[in-house]
Amino acid sequence: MKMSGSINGKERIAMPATAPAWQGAVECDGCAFRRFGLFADLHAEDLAQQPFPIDRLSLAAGDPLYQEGGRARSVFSIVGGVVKLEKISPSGGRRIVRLHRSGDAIGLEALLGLDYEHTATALRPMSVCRIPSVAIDELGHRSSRLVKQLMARWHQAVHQADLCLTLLSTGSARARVARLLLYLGGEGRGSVCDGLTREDMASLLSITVETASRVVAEFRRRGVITAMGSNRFLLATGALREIAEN
Amino acid sequence: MKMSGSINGKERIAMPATAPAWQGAVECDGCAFRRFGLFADLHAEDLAQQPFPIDRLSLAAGDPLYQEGGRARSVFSIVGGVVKLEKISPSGGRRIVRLHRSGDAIGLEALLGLDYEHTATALRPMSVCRIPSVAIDELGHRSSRLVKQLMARWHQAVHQADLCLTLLSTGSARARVARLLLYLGGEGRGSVCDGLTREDMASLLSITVETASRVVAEFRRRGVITAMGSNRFLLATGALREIAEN
DNA sequence: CGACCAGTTGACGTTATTCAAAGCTCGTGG
DNA sequence: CCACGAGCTTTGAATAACGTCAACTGGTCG
Repeated sequence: MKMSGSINGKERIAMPATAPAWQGAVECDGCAFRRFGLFADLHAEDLAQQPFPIDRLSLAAGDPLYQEGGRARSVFSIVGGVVKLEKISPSGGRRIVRLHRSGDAIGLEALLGLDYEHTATALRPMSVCRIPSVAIDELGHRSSRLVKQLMARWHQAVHQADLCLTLLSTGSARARVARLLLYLGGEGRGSVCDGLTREDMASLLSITVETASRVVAEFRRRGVITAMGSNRFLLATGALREIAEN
Repeated sequence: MKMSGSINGKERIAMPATAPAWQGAVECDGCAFRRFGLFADLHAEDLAQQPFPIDRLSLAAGDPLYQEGGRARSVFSIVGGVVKLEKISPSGGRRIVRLHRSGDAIGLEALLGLDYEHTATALRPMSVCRIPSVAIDELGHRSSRLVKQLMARWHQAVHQADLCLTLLSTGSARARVARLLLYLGGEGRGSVCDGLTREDMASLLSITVETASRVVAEFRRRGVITAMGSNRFLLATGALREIAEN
């Protein structure tokens, strides 16, 4: 029931060899996933003669689907099961940033020609459809640049969400505040952070207003930040970066 | 420097009346934001004669842009400044789930005909372009259903990210574990949660393996969950929901 | 059988929350 | 102009929550 077969560290990545239930074009009619309609248009294109056809993979619990930093060539559509998306946090540790389930698509960054931003791993035995990004590119081609621009914006939203989780919701209160200040002030010299109330900080960092205040006060005493008007601070980025690593 | 003018609670929502620098179609050539190219295609459509033209709004710190639950009719493209996105958490409190800055687009759910999922508020004096979703719908029309399906998937990713933040990264360790179990097991009777190691829990919830273990042990002693094989638990959803509220 | 890994448990230290009370700042109205 | 009050910030002391370190358990696999 635990990890199955050859999984132990980072050896096996899902490839056509990973025991796909079907090879080649998957029959989407009759598929429970069909109702979502993602592939309807794809099939109109007669995808079967593409170099990388759509196929379905069966994964055991613990099987990796793709890895952070790897070249993203496929989008995955989850037919059944649960996937965890992990990201290496600035502190070096791994952080699960979210879970995805049936009906979700993951690895969408493939459509933008980016690298995978997470390591995706099956949490249970599961089933996914792998859709090569070229298959969708073909369609995106006929539509305007706008479509790609829109997807880029969506991606940015997801990216910001991940940042908030890895940067601002982990580590000690001091580390979180430091990261927030750096994030808002920019990393350069003479960077200032402006406009944040203690309440905003608290709400962003999952801490209380009091601790936020205490940490800011401590930073000021230590000279790590310097007040310049109401809630406007000059940052000593070097020292802050130090603190940011928990 | 704090909140400006009439802002006090939830009175004013950015409407054409909110002191837009331009009325009507914005000149995107010569705009710093132009390089992102979002509007290039839109202008080819001769948008000026649309019922709701694109225009630019100037906001003061604290000004609301849109509110959670409101009908989403416009996407906003941030030209300068910082916006906070807040969400009402299950505990009733407000949680800032992320920040967005120049170049980001927010309120993308408008393209899917949904309600706004957050309350968006300016953190500093700022400038945004408001793009009525109908303007983009027009384009999405010419492309296939696939485009909308893709956007729906992107949206789902963002949604999951928000859930992880509001459900799994706030409140006491007990509340987080309870919410995670409910989230994975479903809310129905006889629901089971399966496949999570203590390490996964810890990584998801920003707690340590030991606390995760302790909380699970406590839940078992209390009869709130019942072990059914390795890392497989039957949930007493009623009691768990109780605990989930911090 | 022994090594290993995930889970458990305890004792202890640290950190953050809680509750309460001041201090500050700024706009309002006398 | 000054006093006043509202809202935000700061600070303190007591408490509860969580993390850390370390030992121990039970199952799995070679």
